[in-house]
Amino acid sequence: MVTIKEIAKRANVSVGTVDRVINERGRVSKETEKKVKKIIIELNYKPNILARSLSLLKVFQFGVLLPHISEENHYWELAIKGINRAQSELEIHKIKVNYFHYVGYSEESFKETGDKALHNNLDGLLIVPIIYTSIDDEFVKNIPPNLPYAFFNSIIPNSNEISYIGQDSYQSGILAAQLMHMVVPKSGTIAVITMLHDDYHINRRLQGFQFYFESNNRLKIKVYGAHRTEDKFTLDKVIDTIFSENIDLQGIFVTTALSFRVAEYMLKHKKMKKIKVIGYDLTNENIKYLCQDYIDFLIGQRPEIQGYQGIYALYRYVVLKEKVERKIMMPLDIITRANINYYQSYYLGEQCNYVAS
Amino acid sequence: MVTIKEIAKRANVSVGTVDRVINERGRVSKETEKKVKKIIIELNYKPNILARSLSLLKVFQFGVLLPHISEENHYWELAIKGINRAQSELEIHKIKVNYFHYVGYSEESFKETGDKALHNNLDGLLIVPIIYTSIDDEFVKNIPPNLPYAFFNSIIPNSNEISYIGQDSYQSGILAAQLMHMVVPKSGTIAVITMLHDDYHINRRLQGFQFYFESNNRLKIKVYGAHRTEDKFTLDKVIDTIFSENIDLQGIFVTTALSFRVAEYMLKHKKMKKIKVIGYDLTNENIKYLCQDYIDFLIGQRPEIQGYQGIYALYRYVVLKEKVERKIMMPLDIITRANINYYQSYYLGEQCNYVAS
DNA sequence: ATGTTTTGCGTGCACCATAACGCAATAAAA
DNA sequence: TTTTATTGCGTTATGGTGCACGCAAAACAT
Repeated sequence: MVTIKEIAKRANVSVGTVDRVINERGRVSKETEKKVKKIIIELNYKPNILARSLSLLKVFQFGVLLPHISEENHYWELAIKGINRAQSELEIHKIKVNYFHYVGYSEESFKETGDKALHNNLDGLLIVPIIYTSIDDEFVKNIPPNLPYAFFNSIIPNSNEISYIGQDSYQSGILAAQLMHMVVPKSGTIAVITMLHDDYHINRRLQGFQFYFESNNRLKIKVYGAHRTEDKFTLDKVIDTIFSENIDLQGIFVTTALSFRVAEYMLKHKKMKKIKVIGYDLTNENIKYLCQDYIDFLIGQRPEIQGYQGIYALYRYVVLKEKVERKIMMPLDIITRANINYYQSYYLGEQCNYVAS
Repeated sequence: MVTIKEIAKRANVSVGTVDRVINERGRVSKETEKKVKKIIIELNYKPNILARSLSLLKVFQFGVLLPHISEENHYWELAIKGINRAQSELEIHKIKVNYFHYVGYSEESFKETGDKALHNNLDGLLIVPIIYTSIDDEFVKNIPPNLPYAFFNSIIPNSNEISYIGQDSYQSGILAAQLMHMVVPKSGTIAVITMLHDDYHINRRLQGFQFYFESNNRLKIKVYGAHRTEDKFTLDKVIDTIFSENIDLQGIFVTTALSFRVAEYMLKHKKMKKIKVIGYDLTNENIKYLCQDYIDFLIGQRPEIQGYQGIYALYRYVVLKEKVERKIMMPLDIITRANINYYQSYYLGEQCNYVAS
């Protein structure tokens, strides 16, 4: 293994000088610097990360800006689980993680909490921008240029993030469409429930889904929108409309984590199970109905891995000074009641006792 | 952070004594040992892994016993990719990996290569037992009791491995059946191609598949066996038989990585694409036909992750002296042509330019 | 002429666990 | 009783990096 000592010996300087060259602390003559750098490249020197972390006195403070954990949506808990796993692994490398929770889809809360994070003297920031796209720009502009940040789960377009960790939402819409196409009859109606005025990713899912069926004129795609603010009763009415309006209904695609609401409706109104339901996210409610066969497919986003990788991206960039991939794409996991159990370590949630056909 | 020095101070002994207690090197009086151990528990001392690796002079030698990489089967390359990734991550912790390749399904080669591995003074062994179950026992008995070993991909029943990393094959058969059930019409014939006299896992896949359809009397399941030794032409004849014998053929399930052979046949004989094909493993050939829609679903096993986790299991057990989960189950990845691209980082293989319906 | 800042370079120590070495005290064998 | 072996414990070097510190010479300002 090439050490700093070895380099010093070969360059005929002291280790202190080599250290100054490596860490760009200045106070080294141009000639000496050139000579040392040449040897470093020649020997392919890589600092020993163990020794570095051991001797490093600085503690790196990372911030995570993400929505509150709500009672009804355990999705962010999964992300936090991954973040905590990364934190405990990186504790030895002097990484500390600080959480900043804001109210999802609240412009005010996002900006306020975000500002709080920016004034916390952080060395890196991991952001989940669950927010309507219109207000994003302002916040990003306020991030000081020396504070590296990464997005996960969602993205603010045209930002200068070091990395984005998440799914290709458009392709996930295509995937949902392909699965739907495979399991429904050749003709009939497919309803899509989406959230109006919602964020970039949810819209992209819808677009991907619609693109797939563009040239198919035997299956009719009907999009139904609902507002985030609407209460449970109102969303039920939308589902009600779908069932009454479409006698030839074959499937329902829900672009958000709310597919369990369709399942609840079907169970309550004793609708036959033959309507195919495809949705997103392995939340407890969704898993419950997946196991009961009221939901056919869930597309998983690996929130746990996303959080884990997000912290690691910051670590690699800030501490190791490595280059980080601009995009770290998560697989589009297809989950049915036959394979849900073996995704449990990556997601929280209920076990599924599989019953055959 | 609690250090060995802190413990020594509190116990009023030297660091050497604390070290002897921790590493059970003996030569410590019962009283002192008790006192030190008490303080260790009180302070919840965890050794600093950085300092340990830095000071440890010993190099840990791990062996990997796995089949040769053949031209036609790139599956093991994927596993090796993961093993190499683990190795380069753990290089700093003084882990070296040595490969021992044997000829798959050759009893003689397995035993010979295995013996070679056993006489290499290894600190840990990772085994892929691709072998007919009958001959396994003998080899396992020859493993010295002080050599920890783990299995991945396959398992030898009734062994004393520290961990098994792989899939639940039975459940993967159920999953294949569920997918098949979803995409084929209500009645007709489904053919299964399996390898005769093959290993435990392949048989379990078949059993899971059959179990699912046990109570279904509208779909007829017909199992066709082939031998490993058979040449390409002979397997083609089996496929030929399937197509000619079953006019109402709806789907074909291949219990191995050879589903591309069915696709090749269909392409060659211009069979309609409407026969549904489900197989295993994301090899280049399989991916090629998945993208061309001759294969509908592939079930992925994450060989890259399996290899990676296998080495890590040994590392955790041997070096960190941690307890390791006896079973590390891999998710049953469902791959279609719409999500294959985002599994590419976990598997090798061709890109898939998705074309809509 | 004198004072201040900048540049250049080397040494020593901290970080923490490990292992070799050494020394004393005791136990066992001759 | 003497010799040898064992036990118990402390000391110290090792590993690679980063930083504080010390010092000298040059550059610049007053």
